[in-house]
Amino acid sequence: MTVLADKSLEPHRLTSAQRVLSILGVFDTENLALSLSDISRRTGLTLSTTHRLLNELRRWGALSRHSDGKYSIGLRILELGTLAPQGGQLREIALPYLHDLQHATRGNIHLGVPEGHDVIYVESLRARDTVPVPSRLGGRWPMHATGTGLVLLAHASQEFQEEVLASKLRRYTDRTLTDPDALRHFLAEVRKSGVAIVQSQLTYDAMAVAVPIRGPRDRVVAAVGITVPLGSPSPHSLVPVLAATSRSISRALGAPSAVTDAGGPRQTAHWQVREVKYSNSAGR
Amino acid sequence: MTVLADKSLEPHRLTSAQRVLSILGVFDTENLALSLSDISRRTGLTLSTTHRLLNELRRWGALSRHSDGKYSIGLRILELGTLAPQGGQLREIALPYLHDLQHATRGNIHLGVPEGHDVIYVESLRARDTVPVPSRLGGRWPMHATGTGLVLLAHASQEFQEEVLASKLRRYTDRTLTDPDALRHFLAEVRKSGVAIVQSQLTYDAMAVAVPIRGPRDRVVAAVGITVPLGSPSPHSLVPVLAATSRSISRALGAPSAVTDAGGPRQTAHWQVREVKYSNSAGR
DNA sequence: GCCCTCTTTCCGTCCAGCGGAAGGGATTTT
DNA sequence: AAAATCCCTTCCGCTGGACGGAAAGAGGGC
Repeated sequence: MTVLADKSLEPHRLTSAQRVLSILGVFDTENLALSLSDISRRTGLTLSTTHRLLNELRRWGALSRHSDGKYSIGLRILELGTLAPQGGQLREIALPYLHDLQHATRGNIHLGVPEGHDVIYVESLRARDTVPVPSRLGGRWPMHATGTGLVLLAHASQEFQEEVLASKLRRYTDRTLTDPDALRHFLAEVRKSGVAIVQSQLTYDAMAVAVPIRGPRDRVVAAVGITVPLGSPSPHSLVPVLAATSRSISRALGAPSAVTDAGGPRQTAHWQVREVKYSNSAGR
Repeated sequence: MTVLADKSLEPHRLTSAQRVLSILGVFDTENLALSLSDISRRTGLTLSTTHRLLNELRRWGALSRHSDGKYSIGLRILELGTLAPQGGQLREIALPYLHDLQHATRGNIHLGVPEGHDVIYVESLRARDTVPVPSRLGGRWPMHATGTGLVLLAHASQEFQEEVLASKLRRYTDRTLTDPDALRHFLAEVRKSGVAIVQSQLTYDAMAVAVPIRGPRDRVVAAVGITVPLGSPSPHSLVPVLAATSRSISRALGAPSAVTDAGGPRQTAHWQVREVKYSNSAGR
């Protein structure tokens, strides 16, 4: 129960900012509400430190406290999160088009952006009467295991691709693409055809179609995807409508290639973001 | 330009946690991307401190940095925000019903929860072909100025209500309810009728209808509202469908009063939250 | 060219944050 | 009912990390 060995092995001297962040970091989909001592144990911080920081975080609104004494992420964080340019902003612009897409196809629609080696879904519209997919707004999945992720990966820098391919690629089903060579081949196909079509990458009963969305300098900034039950009528039939959606959103973001001269006075939202680099999760 | 007076007046010694939070706090809808010196100025922190903290925040993913050197809120925060029980969780459960509601009414739909003296919209579905309302996911508005806010206020504790009524109530239009007595009367009406119907509270060209959503101990935990253009056919006609939506969501949250015996094996999501207190923004 | 603003790095000082410890409350076990 | 566990909260003395000044580097505009 005591952790003498650990303490001596890891230098884990933290900066005070890191302590604060490590507290926020213990919350995840499986740990939505935690007690003081839970948090203290999971962060490795002492009780008194944790206690003090929790109070500061709560006072600010980053955490809320329930009647049973447990802490959860507070609404102030939700509010903050919508200010992320690749999140709330992009979502805001894309949402109407995504709604149209959902009406037209009745599938699960995802809007994904890259972070580290993962995709984050900044929107996830679920069809009620189809296969339940394990996706949610704010969800994070490895790029190599989702349709949208593979599209993003395909359009990332060569260097970044190799970095991802060299990392440990988790296998979710026996059809998950994990072989670097197979992936390289697949990504080349995606670049050539402009669309990624995959089956049973994450779960056995689903297949996905995804295409890139481009922003200002025609850089790929996001990807839209549809997930439908395995065995649905040809996924290829979804490509045209997906492509149209992608083009609409890209135009709204100001992508040069998507702007038609005869487009008329169609309002083009000026996207605040200049460019967000694909960054490796390692940081530093 | 210099702030000598301020510095001497306020003791503003900050804790290190507060410094971190104050950096996050400078981002808002008007300041989505800020430079190091912007942030330094707005927080009052020195350049070197700001610089160090920004790097730590960026490394963790709380902030991202653009090609022009400016910082924005990062996706990790968006991801975290969806873990807020009153946010992501509630939204997840309510979303299908809200979609139905939108189909049935073609209005702007809001799902609001209380925070401090404000409502936060944890979902905002906009109708494309109607009056543009200044609302967005994650948006924050004073309770007294929105339909959903008034519903939440009406069902808050007496003490909390008086606290809000005693505060400075901003007037957005000349029809915004700001008189404490008029508000007390209105809130009593809302409790009695179970619905709030208001006009031109926030903007002149809109009216709103809102009803409460109840959770576990039959406490009011959220409110759904529809906003339609001023002059639409009787807003009263929206009440039944809104009430039905509210009831469905309340049942899904486990509200005793919404559970019908003959309801069948309808799946009732167990809501993680026990209870979240209405808290005054002052903290401490 | 010069000037101005912004970013990055370095380093010595000092005090704020840290963690141990003790106390209080609630619940369960013997 | 006493004892044994938990968990939360508060207090306080010590120390090492955070802080801010300063200076150098990097653009950009005039």
